[in-house]
Amino acid sequence: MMTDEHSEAKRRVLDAAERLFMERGYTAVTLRDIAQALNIKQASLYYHVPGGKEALFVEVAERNFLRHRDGLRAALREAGSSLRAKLMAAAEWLFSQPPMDFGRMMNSDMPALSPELSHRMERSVYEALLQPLEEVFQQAHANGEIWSAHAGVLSGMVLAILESAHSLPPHFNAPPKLVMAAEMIEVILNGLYPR
Amino acid sequence: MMTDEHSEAKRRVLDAAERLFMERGYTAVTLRDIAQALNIKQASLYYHVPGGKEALFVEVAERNFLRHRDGLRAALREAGSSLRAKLMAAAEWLFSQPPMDFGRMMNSDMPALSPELSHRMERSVYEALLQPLEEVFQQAHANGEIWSAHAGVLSGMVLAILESAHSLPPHFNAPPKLVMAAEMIEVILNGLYPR
DNA sequence: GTCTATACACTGATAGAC
DNA sequence: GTCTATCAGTGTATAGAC
Repeated sequence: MMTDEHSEAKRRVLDAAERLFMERGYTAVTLRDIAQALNIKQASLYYHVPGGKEALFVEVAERNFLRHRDGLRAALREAGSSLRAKLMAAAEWLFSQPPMDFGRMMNSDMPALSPELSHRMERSVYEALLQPLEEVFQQAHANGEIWSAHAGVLSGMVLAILESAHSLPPHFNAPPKLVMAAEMIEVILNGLYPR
Repeated sequence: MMTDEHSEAKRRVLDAAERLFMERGYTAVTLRDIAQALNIKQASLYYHVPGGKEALFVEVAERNFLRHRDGLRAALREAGSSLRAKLMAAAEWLFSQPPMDFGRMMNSDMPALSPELSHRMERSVYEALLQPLEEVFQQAHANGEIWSAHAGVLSGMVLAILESAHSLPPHFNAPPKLVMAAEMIEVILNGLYPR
């Protein structure tokens, strides 16, 4: 109750909402779904988030972005200095989080919201995921470690790869995620052509 | 009306439904949205697709998959024999189609359908997109053109990259898609490390 | 904090006229 | 082929009791 919204009950509400929203997307999840996951009634959600479904989604997403930004930056900071170490640290950290399918979020969920919210969230996604990786590539290029200077393209590329490996259905009998990530990063660093 | 469902009106219905479904996802699109795009009333859709919304979505998706499978295979067949030429041909063909966000489709749209449909569609996605690319990588490995034998991982990787470039919001002032694709393919083939 | 009750809009779907 | 009319079900949201 002290600072703002740190009551335990509210945190549980946000947790349940986040799980469902990130799993199925904004329109596919109903307030009843979220309430049911909490064993409460739908109307009770309005005590914690008076703004209703849209406000709940925005709050959940914003919290998710901040967690990703901070966690990803911390993982990159504490990783070894080589580009490979940084990319593997990014992979490990992303895999430690529930998949957030930011592609669906940007192209399906956000258009269902108001344009101003949509724009703000887009910026948050950039700051949380793309920007940290971009800085890693910029630094690696300044070091002479890599030849490409297009950090924006490279960060988008890596993020797309990691996200796709992360949200693969389990029965696609694929190798463990970290094994896949290691192989993909190897390809990005050394290429497919024999050296 | 000769063969089966080749009336002009039905094709227009499927086209409109496809555009909306692929843009916003299954749950976010209502039958009234589709009808409105066709300047007809919602109930009229049931003349063309008696099975209702679910049947309409399945039919649209199945048609989309077949088009992707045939188009992609044709593009790969007519491309130059080098791996680079094949991958660029795949990129060009995918970019010629409306983005289909198959990530959202597998993780959000399909779970809202019956499990049997879900499974069938998953298989179709594999045959339409992953399998053709997989064969390209298998062949390239057999040729000795590339060192990695994990065609499954590589095809998923390439598909994720191309799809992410394809469905980028326009205002993310990024290079043209084909330029991005060329750079990404270059990275995959030669690696980021200086050679 | 959570409940019941309810208002009200919207959704998918069916029946039948034209 | 498309329409109007209508229905039951479900969705978000509000009011007020406990």
